[in-house]
Amino acid sequence: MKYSRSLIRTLKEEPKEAETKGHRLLLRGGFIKQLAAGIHSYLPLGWRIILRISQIIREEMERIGAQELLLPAISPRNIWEESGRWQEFGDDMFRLKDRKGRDYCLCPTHEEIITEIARAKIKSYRDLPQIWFQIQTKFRDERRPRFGVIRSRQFIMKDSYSLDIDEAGLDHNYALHEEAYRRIFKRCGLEFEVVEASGGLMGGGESKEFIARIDGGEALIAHCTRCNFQADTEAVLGKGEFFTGEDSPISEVATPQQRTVEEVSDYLDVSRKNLVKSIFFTAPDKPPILILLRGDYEVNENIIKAKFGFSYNPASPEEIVKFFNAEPGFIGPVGIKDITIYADDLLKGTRGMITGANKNGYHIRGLNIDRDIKVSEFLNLRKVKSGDRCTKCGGKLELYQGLELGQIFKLGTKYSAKLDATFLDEKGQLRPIIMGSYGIGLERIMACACEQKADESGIVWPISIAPFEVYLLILNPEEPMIKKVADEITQSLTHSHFSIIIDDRDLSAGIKFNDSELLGIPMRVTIGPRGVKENRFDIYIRETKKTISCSRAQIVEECVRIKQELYRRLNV
RNA sequence: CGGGGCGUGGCGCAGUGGUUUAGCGCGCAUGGUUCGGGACCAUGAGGUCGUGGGUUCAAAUCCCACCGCCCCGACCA
Repeated sequence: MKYSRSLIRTLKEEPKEAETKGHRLLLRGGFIKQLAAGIHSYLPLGWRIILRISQIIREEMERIGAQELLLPAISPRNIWEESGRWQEFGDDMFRLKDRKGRDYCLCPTHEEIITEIARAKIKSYRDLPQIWFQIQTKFRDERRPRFGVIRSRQFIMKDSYSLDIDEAGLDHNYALHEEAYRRIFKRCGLEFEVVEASGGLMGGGESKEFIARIDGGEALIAHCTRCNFQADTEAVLGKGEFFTGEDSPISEVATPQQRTVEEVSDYLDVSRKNLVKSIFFTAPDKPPILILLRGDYEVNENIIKAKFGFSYNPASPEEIVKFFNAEPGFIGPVGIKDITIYADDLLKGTRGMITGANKNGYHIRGLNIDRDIKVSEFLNLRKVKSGDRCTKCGGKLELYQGLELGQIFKLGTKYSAKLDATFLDEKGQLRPIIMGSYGIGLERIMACACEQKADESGIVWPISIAPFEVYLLILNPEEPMIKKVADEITQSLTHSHFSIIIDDRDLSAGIKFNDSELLGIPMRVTIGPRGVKENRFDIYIRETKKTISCSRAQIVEECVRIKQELYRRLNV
């Protein structure tokens, strides 16, 4: 590819919409272009990277026996009604109507469609197991798209689905996927961790996430410093330390304008642990519930939704006033009759606590949980925080931020049961298919490589996913002698199957050197008058910043050697 | 959805009631000099100042509404 004929347009100045390093570099290098919030075009350079990532994924999926297919991106409403997710997805789902007014969605994921195929095609235990995968665009109307391509509303995902006759089969396919995913991310040159996760809206049982450690990443991972156990804080149930106040009679205390845990604990000069905060959850189709948590913890909404239903959300201020006759910040569990109360298990048996009085400007002191209120169940409802104890070994948990590259789920029969995807077993019994679901975000691999590998001069693409392997930088490209040498070197590199971007632009040298580094092409061969005259050519390795000089005859073999070395570093 | 910020040639910005052609840097075009790390000179093209209303003799500038984008907060690839 000749640079002069290409659609590569680098930007000298930083695009103002970009916040993270990786996003800035992808925009500056002209890999992507934003069309609207969370919606991007992949320009030729960016698309080449996506294609190379796709190829690695295909190879690894085929290695575990998966078959590629392609499902529609648009789906009629009925199968989503059958699974219940037409409601569960809520505003995250893009919806549209056809000319006859029938409802459709742009698929946010494909479990329903896979299950629909399975119920038509899979009839016998002899048809199983199966693994099906696709690489396709997904649509999710995220409440807040951000970080460029990392959290977007249209994105490319490799999703695969395993179909089995029993749990043992699922365990096997789940393990195969974990292994395939490890190989994929390694081959793409990424550093990552595998952590325990929660099923979320996908549902079902066991789940793992593949997380790249990145500051500012959206996932918060708890890591045990003793036994090395790692889990997403959305899922992990760490142990907290018990705390209780002094036993005392209940009494009201004026706390004018003091609403938040911070304000009340400062105003009354007590620890945050001494407060009980009340979070009111409502759902359109279910009775409201009141959640109690100690003041120093946050509610884990994942647990609430999984336990009580996905339609539950924190109530609006209007709803709170309606049910409690007090404003947010002053509500509490004392004297509540018609609302079921669930409390975090750290509150069990606590005395002398402080909570809202259901009266504006007042709190209650001396709350004794067992004596004063009726808790229907004590559960772990809190988010883990730094310093909590590991549930496995009791070691201290530390938290770090990460980017989720992929996730694997054991679905079980969640979808097959609802959509009636069954098979006849060897005894002639009708049984639901046991399913697993597995996803990888392709753009996230690209973005993650940028975040992890870039330096002050630009991107450093791992050789395995680089848009080109060699950047042929030609100085004085109009000079006939140089042009001739460059053509010959291009030919011999092409014969050795290198992908090459030839910078034949008639620009000053600095621009070309800087662009080659910004674009992150692994190797750069410079062809200029000096080299041609002295038969000495420089090969610059982007990753190590080392330059190797060699004669013209040695260029190809040097490049081959460097390429092998770069692949070896991926350590697959 | 709540809070904060921003919309002016392709990109980054200045101009915040009144010099008839709305500026600057980069980029782009043409010619020339350069040419191993973002060169220089000359000439030139390109903008209904996000959209729609309103106020005014006069609006990029003031007011209202809407749209869009970015950032911070309850989700996921």
